[in-house]
Amino acid sequence: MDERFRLDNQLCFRLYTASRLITQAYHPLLSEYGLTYPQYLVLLVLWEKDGQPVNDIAKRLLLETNTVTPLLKRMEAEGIVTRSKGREDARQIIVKLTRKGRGLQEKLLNVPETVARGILCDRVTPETIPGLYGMLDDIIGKLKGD
Amino acid sequence: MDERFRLDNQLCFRLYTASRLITQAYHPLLSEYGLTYPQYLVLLVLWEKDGQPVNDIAKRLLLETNTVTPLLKRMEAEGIVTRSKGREDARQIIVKLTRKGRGLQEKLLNVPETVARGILCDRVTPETIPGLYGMLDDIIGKLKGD
DNA sequence: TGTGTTTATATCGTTCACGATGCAAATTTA
DNA sequence: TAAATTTGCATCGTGAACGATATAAACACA
Repeated sequence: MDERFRLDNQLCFRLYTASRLITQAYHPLLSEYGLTYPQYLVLLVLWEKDGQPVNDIAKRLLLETNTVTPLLKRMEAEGIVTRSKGREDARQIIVKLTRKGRGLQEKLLNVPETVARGILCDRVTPETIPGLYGMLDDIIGKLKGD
Repeated sequence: MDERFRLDNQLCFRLYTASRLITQAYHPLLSEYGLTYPQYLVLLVLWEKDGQPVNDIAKRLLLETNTVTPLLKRMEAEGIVTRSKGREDARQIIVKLTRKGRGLQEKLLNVPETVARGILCDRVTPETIPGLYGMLDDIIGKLKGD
């Protein structure tokens, strides 16, 4: 068996698995309010700055518009956001939070901490997390390539 | 703006993004042989040990059988694996590599290194990667909870 | 002004993920 | 051994991801 093909040597498999498992950890907390994890990410973006065009949201999340557009339509159908043509640029669709979308923020106040608590362990502590962030940011920066 | 909701403070978002970007880095290398990234993971598992039941493959990848079953069927349709009823336990489906499936290994020999090279940077080096592995393994171990 | 190009978003098709559920073989237990 | 339970795999439905492509508005420039 070639050592380089060992599953346990693959950084990618660890990232892929950790990402999936953390998303699963969010699931019960979010589904209570009819949200998925990517929809929660959109909310994070809009809570930071309301009324953004689709493209800005997609860029912030490093996703393509063909992923974000259907996602936003589902959120519109749920009454969480509105989508309206841009005033100065008619190509843009401006996404705004509804009252319901803004209101979700206080209902989800405990979510970040709850998930964070579920992750902390021997080698992942408030002291080591910045280092982990740094490495992941390096990888992301290298791969997004722009 | 509540600090705990800042996108940049979310570990999950970094893992999710890093995972997606690395998968994208694999894409051109794998699609040349008609493979997807999850299918490549299945190959890694079978190259380590051929002739495993669906359940063992799913457990190794921490996926559910309802994800792995259709994936294996597509790989069977591509002539990469065979699926046959288990001898001693008729509920099991034993997955075996075909000659083509085994042959893919030498064609993909350079893949792990190519992807690894694309990731190495300031804070991600042969010296720091073991620490990164350890933290991710801790997170995975904590979340898979068994 | 007209024509070509870029930009913003959307549509389509395929492949994951995964919760919920179904089914048949194996196992346990009464 | 019959009945209940567990196990292994599959089906179904929904929601991402994303490559390829389409469409219309904005822009550049001849």
